[in-house]
Amino acid sequence: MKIPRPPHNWQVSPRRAAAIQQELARAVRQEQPAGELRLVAGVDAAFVTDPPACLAGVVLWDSASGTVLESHTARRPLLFPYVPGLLSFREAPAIIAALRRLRRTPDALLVDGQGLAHPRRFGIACHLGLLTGLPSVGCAKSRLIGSFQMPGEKRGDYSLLVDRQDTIGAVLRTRDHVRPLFISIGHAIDLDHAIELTLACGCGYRLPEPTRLADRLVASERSKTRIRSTIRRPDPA
DNA sequence: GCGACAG
DNA sequence: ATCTTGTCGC
Repeated sequence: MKIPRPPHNWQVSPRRAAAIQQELARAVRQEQPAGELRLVAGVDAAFVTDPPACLAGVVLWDSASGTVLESHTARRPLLFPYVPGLLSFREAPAIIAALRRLRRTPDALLVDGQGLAHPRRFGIACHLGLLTGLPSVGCAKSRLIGSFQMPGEKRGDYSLLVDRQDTIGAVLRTRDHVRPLFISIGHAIDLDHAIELTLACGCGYRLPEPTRLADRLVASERSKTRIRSTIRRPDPA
């Protein structure tokens, strides 16, 4: 799919990165999706050392048939440190490279991380949704900010994630008796639809299928990369 | 000043 | 995220 070049540089200081988020956050739209969100692209990233790089993976999932349409990975040098709140500057470059390899354009993006549930209301799900122009949802495995009461124990039960005066997301139980997920809108969607989409992509696991498969994809890709550097190659000397 | 802190 | 074996619970 076509993705225009970002309106900013990825290689910036943490201070500048936060300023960029504050500016871009104004463009985020919270709205009802136009049509059916059938083709869902799940994205995730893994890391390798020497040299430090980010491995990104994307799995295009057809929620109607429950099948995988495409799978792609991309590798990019790691140029930004992990700073809570600035995750996109570390992972987005590789994820966007992987998304560009898609032959078809997704109806929505499911991201491993926060969306609006962020200190500046601009988590990686918002960043990716805005850059691609696609509806996006943040599905994080743990909390970054916000307070909440633990939701019920059944799949589908949820409570609201709140920060001060705003509702920034939902704490959603995707499986009975299993730790809930932190759902928040990324871009061009509303919380109700974000929750609905997450549950619609559920296939019996805590993580929705697109994200879960993207996670497995980068994990296997990472193991391949590791073996080469672990195996003893014959010494030329 | 003391914690909290997506992946 | 990543380093790591067995183990408790649904």
